[in-house]
Amino acid sequence: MASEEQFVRGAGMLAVLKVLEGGELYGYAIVEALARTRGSALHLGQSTVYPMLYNLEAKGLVKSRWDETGARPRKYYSLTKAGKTRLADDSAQWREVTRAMASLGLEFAGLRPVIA
Amino acid sequence: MASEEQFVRGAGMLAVLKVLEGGELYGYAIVEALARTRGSALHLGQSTVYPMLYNLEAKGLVKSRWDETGARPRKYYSLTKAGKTRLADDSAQWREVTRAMASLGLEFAGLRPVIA
DNA sequence: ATCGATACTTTGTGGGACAAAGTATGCGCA
DNA sequence: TGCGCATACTTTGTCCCACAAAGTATCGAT
Repeated sequence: MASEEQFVRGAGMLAVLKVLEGGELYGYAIVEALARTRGSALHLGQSTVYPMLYNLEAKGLVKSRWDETGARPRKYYSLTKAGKTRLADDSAQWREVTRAMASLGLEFAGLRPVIA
Repeated sequence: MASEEQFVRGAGMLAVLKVLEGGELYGYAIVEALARTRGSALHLGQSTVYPMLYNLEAKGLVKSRWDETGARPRKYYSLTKAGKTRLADDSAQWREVTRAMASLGLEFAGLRPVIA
């Protein structure tokens, strides 16, 4: 590992759901899309995204559809109703976390042990 | 588990480092402090915080000191030089992630499969 | 014909987050 | 006096996300 950037666990799922919010997309495209996010901060490899998609499907948050019309078969994923609900919930939760994290610097700046 | 709020993995460590940025603090106080963050979004129980502190110490990011002067022994933790560096790096990384996550909604809104 | 990009799958591993249970002490209160 | 709660730290075991690595297969370009 690159010694950092591994403290975003769980956020990956949110990112994938969020990408799918824009419409159905196939696995490889999701990987490429995330690799092109600003600073590649959300870069997730194939070995992360594919298993994640299977997991999301098993949970009923996304559904898949094979498309055989193109040059090669592609498995398109899209959000289910439950997935949209989950996306909304997790987005809200994410906002809470980022706000709380941001407030940490302020709320505890100068917080002293108050020793005894 | 409460079915949500478990996608913040890794952020816990950053939160603890950030709390310690305000000065040395003992384990129990850290737990209490995080439980009082807005919305308790960063709520981490004892069984999460204590092992995390041992881990952080093993990594050399924090150091500890026993204080026996009070009513009962307390183990105070503070950032090491490496810990401060790590905090800075992870904070920057965290900003990148939040920005990327925020941009997802915009960048991919309306992104169509572009089928074939 | 070969190489790289595309596209999906599976196996195995590491480690963060956590529940749960345990240990021990100080303090308030009836 | 002693019961119970809050304080304070430790350890064990589990779950599951994130990921490296390797494999399979097809398409297109050189």
